[in-house]
Amino acid sequence: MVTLAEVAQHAGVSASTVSYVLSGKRSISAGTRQRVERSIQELGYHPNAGARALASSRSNIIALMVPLRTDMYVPVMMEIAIAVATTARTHGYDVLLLTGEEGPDAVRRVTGSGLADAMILMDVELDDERLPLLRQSDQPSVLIGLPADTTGLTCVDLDFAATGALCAEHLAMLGHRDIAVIGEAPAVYERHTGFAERTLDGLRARSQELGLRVLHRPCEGGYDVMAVTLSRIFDERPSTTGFVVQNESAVAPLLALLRQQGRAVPEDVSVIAVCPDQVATQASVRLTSVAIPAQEMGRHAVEHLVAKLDGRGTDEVVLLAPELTVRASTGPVPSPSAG
Amino acid sequence: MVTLAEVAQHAGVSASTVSYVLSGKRSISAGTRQRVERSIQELGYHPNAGARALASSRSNIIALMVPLRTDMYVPVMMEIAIAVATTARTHGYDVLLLTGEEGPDAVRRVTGSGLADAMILMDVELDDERLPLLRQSDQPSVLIGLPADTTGLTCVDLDFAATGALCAEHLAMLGHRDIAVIGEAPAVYERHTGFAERTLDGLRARSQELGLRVLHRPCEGGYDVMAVTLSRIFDERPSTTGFVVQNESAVAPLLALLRQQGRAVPEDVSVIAVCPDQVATQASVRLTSVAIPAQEMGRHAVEHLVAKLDGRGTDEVVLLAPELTVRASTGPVPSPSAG
DNA sequence: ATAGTTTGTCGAAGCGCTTCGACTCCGTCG
DNA sequence: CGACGGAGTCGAAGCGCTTCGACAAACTAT
Repeated sequence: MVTLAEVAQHAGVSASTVSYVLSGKRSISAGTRQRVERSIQELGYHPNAGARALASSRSNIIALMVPLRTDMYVPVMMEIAIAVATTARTHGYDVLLLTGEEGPDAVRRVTGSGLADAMILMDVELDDERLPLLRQSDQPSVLIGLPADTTGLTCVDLDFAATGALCAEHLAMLGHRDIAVIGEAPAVYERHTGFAERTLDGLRARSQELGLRVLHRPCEGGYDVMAVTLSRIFDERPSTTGFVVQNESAVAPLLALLRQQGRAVPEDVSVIAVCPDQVATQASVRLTSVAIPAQEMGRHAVEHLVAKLDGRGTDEVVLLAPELTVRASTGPVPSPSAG
Repeated sequence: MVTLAEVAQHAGVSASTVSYVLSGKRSISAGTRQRVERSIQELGYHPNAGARALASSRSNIIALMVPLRTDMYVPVMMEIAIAVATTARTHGYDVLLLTGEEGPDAVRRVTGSGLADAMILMDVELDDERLPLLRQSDQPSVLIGLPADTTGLTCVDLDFAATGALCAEHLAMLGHRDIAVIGEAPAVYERHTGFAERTLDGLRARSQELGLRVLHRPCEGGYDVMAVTLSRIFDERPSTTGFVVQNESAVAPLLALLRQQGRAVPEDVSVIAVCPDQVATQASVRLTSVAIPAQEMGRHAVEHLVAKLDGRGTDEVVLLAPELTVRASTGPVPSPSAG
């Protein structure tokens, strides 16, 4: 293993000079710099991460805590994780992958050991037990998600309330009056991750303003469960003509069941999904949808963190504006004669 | 930040004694151990990762290189990644998340800097350019996947050839004679990741022995593409009664299209999927499937790596035996009278 | 020309930990 | 009873890097 000292000797300079060439923290003459850089090349030198971390108290690692559960939005999680890793690299950071399993202990461990310089937390619950630790730690962190109390925290998330409102507006504009929300699995609501409730709140508030009637049904993924849910919805309110689906794994079943019942999309009923674009475009009907900006959230989180680490950052809550893309699953409400 | 020295002082012992309490590498009297452990508790001591890495030349980090592409099997990738992280923790290791983006450079960087003690590579191509580096490095590594030349490498993967064979056997046993394989997207074959070809090879070989005729069609996910693919298959060979699907995002479209064409599953056609159980059970028909043992692969990879790091490991190729679960999507070939 | 500033380089002091050899104290064996 | 070995502890020497202060040389401003 090649060390700094060997590079220094090979280039005929002192170790500190090599270090300064590497870090650029002091000016170095062009000649010296070139000699050092050549030596680094020739010897195939790579700075030792541990030594660097010890001497500088900076590991150049960002910890990313992903949920252990894989009961929802897996592709979104993955996309965020990859965006985080990619963005981090462009800023010279690596990413440490932590699972939610360890819970608050992971936060303590990472903060205490200096393993990472900063943390990104996904799947944040409304009253997450990791938050007190983050607040009292001097380590920068960013949450992807929105807890109940955001004081002293930085958060990035899609504006789910606005997402819900947007869906209501689109359906209202098309003349729908009775709509149903196919929500996440009950477990998601019980866990109080917040985003599902926020969507619903936003949708309900706007619906009231616009005179829409809303039926909300949590729903696990899968065909059978969806079948039961759907028939209950039509039993209870046969006049339902609009659906908002916030559960990837309910999308395909819903469309299949509607077709099976002879309800055409978008002629008889309209469907909006809150899901990644890929799901929206690969469904049997190209779905009008609000995309979940996974990449943007991951990128944003890292960049905020890097800014903080450079002493530039501030605590703030960033809610990304939702965008509704109209595709082929929504249309004007059917005229009564056609019903 | 609390240091070893402070713990030592607090406990009234030397620094080295504390170190030995922590590592267990030398015997310590029960009394001393307890005093040290109490001090650690009281002071809230966490060993500094950098210092540890520097002094011991061990980072206790395993690097995991995941594919950047998210065009296939995302949930499987995620499940593997989580299994890796979870298993690594039980052995005292953390996981560094690398994306395929950097390619071979990432291998050099990580190996050279001592950032990680070992590597796990996913999405290995048949003739992967990272392999020479791994062979010449003295760092242990495990591949999840199977390259063309495995000399000097350790690999873990599902036995996809056996998977293909298993599917053929099941369909043959039920009396099917003409079967079609809905493969991965063409890009997957062009990339030569191997698993798709291996499945096909295994299936073809066994099919020949059993007298099955096989039609293979690569297919991107999505409804529209699937519709075209399916109609071509039935045009070309109307007698097709069995399907093997190796593409998660083709499963739902295939089932929907079959139903739409009035072909009942499993009465008219049988469908086997190679996919995670969750996909198989959430489809409109509970699918007979061969599961992809994502967790097991991740766990296995880590455990092999840990064994190597402890000087116990060997280079070997582990192909996990596929298991076919019969559900409701396969049945006896329809009698000619019913056709 | 002289003082003051900037530029480029070096030496040395750690960063917090592991680990090796040395030492002491006991119990044990011949 | 002295030599021996194991158990338990300590001191000190690094691991490879960053960074601070010092210093010489080369400018700039008066």
